[in-house]
Amino acid sequence: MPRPSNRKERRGQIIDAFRQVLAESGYEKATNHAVAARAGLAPGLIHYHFKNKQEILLELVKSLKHALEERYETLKKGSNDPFHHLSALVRATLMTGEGSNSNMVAAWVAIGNEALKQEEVGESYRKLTDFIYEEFLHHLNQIIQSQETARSLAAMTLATIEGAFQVAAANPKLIPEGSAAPTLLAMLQGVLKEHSRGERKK
Amino acid sequence: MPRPSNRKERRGQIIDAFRQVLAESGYEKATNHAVAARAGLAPGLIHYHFKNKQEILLELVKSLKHALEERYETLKKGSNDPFHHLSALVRATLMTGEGSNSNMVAAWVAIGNEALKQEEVGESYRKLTDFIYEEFLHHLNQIIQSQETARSLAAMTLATIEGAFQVAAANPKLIPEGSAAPTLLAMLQGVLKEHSRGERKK
Amino acid sequence: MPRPSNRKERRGQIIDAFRQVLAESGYEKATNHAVAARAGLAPGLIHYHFKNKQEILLELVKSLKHALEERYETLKKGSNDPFHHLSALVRATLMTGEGSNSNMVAAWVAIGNEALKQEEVGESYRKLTDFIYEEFLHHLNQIIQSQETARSLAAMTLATIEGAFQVAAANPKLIPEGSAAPTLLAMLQGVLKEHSRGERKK
Amino acid sequence: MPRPSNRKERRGQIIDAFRQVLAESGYEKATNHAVAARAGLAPGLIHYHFKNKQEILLELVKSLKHALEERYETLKKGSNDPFHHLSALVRATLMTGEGSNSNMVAAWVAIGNEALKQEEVGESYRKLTDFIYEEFLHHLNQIIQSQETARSLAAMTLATIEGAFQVAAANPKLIPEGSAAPTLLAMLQGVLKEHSRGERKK
DNA sequence: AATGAATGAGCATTCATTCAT
DNA sequence: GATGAATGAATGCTCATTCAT
Repeated sequence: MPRPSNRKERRGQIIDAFRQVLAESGYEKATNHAVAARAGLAPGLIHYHFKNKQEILLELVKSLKHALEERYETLKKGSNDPFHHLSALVRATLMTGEGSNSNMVAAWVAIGNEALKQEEVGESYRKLTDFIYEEFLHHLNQIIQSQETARSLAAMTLATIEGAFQVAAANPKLIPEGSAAPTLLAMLQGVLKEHSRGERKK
Repeated sequence: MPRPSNRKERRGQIIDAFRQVLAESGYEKATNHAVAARAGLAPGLIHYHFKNKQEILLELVKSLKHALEERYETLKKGSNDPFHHLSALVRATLMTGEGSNSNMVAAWVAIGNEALKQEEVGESYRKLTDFIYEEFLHHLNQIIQSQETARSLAAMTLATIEGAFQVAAANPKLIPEGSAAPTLLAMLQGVLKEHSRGERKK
Repeated sequence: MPRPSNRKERRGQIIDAFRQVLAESGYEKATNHAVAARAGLAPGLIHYHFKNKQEILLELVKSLKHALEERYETLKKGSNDPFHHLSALVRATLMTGEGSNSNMVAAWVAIGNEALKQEEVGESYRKLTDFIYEEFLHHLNQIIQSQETARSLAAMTLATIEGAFQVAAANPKLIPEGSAAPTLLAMLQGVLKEHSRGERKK
Repeated sequence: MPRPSNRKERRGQIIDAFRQVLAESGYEKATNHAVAARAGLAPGLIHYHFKNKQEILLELVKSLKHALEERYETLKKGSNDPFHHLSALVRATLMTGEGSNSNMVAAWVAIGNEALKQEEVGESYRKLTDFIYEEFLHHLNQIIQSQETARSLAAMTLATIEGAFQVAAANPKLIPEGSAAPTLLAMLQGVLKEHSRGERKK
């Protein structure tokens, strides 16, 4: 009569508590103690289910990536227009609309920090940002001809999203609720029109 | 005859060393010991000149703000065109060109992180980002009519700059050297042309 | 019909796994988890069969003692010469020849260490070393007259064996394979001849 | 007016306290807390003066080696006879006579343990035992011809010393005070005589 | 003004042992 | 018998800060 395993639920519980504390207080203050308290668990239990703090963080990144991809797929549906897809990804990352979770923004900023300090977190972070960048690049290459321009635009679109998180977390009054995605898309539309005009001229 | 005070030089020395260590290793690893060693000073001396670690960080933000304003003033000169001024600020913040200091980018990202964790750093950070935002807003209001659009654009311009720092630090391969400022300016120019077109139509 | 008890096999399995892990990693790293994993059992099962870690160690000492006595009995057979018996014990302890198990050497050294730290292990250890000592003493008393000399020699013979284990484990290049027993026996033979010569002279 | 450095004294104090606790309770129980308490210092101070626990242990080995060499040099004086030198080293290691410190025996056994677990301690341990072995070998080679025999004897002499420490620490009643060195020397003398007799016969 | 020793709270992590199933 | 989750005390180590000189 073995005790039924509850590993998955517990791990989920811990990741959840970790995300909350991380969003509220940053990585350094997301101590075992604090995370365990938030999850209502004994401190020792955290290391029973995770080999170390970093593993929790990496799992959190995975879950954020998964959530992003799901939202992206949902928003992409129903059109084959490259700009629609691009817009879907912008909205999926900026998490406008119903599925959003303010918690995740702050958590994401904290993860961006840790990416600079812990090599493995950096890898995980780059995997995710590479994914977003490549998607943007793919859609942009279908709209404009210059590959160099497409690359620059893809990178700056990603940068704007990252920066929007940072500003939203650190100086929120500057970004009115829901304005980020439309503004970024307007900026992209403007520069894309310029380019198509330029190309037509040739 | 009291020995002449060297408080200012010492403080400058310490802030400088702090910026270097902060850029290389992040806030948590910028320990008093490490900073003192970098500055070639005794650890005890740091608390003789600064009441705590946070005070050094706040002074660093001040000095970065001062450096930014100087670059901005220099780049603004010789034209009264609003877009030229806007461009000056973009280039001043992204530090393209001669005055740049890669050190400052990493330090700036680290400061952005701490702004989320330490209330007083947050205030300092907001003062600086408010300044940039207000300047952008001022110039944009001279170019387009919709104040709401101007506000959104100012915020996203700021966000793009912040995000460019973050991406450059955490996934540098995505941002080719020197591409950030021109791309951002192209995006702005695009959306501004759209708006002036739209306004003309009315 | 209660299920037939498998207590003995399980205990044997656990002691075996414990010996392996002990030999490879030392007592501190022979955690319940590691031992259970080695035995292919669940961690909780260990405390079901043993009241604590020490009990496993004590059982291991017993089993080593038992194995030693068996080898000793086997090697003793076929002669009544005191030196042959002495030699049999030397070879039985140093485990030269077929019955040897390099695993046991490392385990034995680890046990010797724990004997210094845990009183009950010390008792167990002393029981075993007392046995070896008494056997040596018995044989030596049949060869030489001075009881004091016999005691000293018995003690140093035991010491040499213990030390040979230690050196073989910590600085193995110094002890060529198979050289320990013959050398120790040569040393004993030398001193015994001296004594019989001295006694004859009287 | 800088505070005068007391690093050396403090390090000495800590090494001393460490040796005591190590001898009494073994490496694992020689916790920072315990060592600091023994030395009458604050726990944090230990890591101010040593980068980690291992460094303390390595320093202790160094100091034991130094003490051994000093005793050896003293005892060697006044004769060029190889056996006298050999005897000097045996007595220096077994620390018979005035200079002895029962504390050191137990500490040495504990070090022998750790040599099996921590690679760097193993190196340090091998350096010391290599030194003793080489000295024995050198002296033995001057007495007997067979180099192989000399090597075996040197190794077993070292083993006997190590084992005498172990037995003295774990089962002290077996080794009467002051009997170890003479007995070991008698054993050596016996086998050496045999060999010189054997060689003469040829 | 300067030095570097000293403090002690806090951290991630490990682990023997207990316990509910 | 057996399982694996749960507990909590303990450890080595780090560090901002204080303090005696």
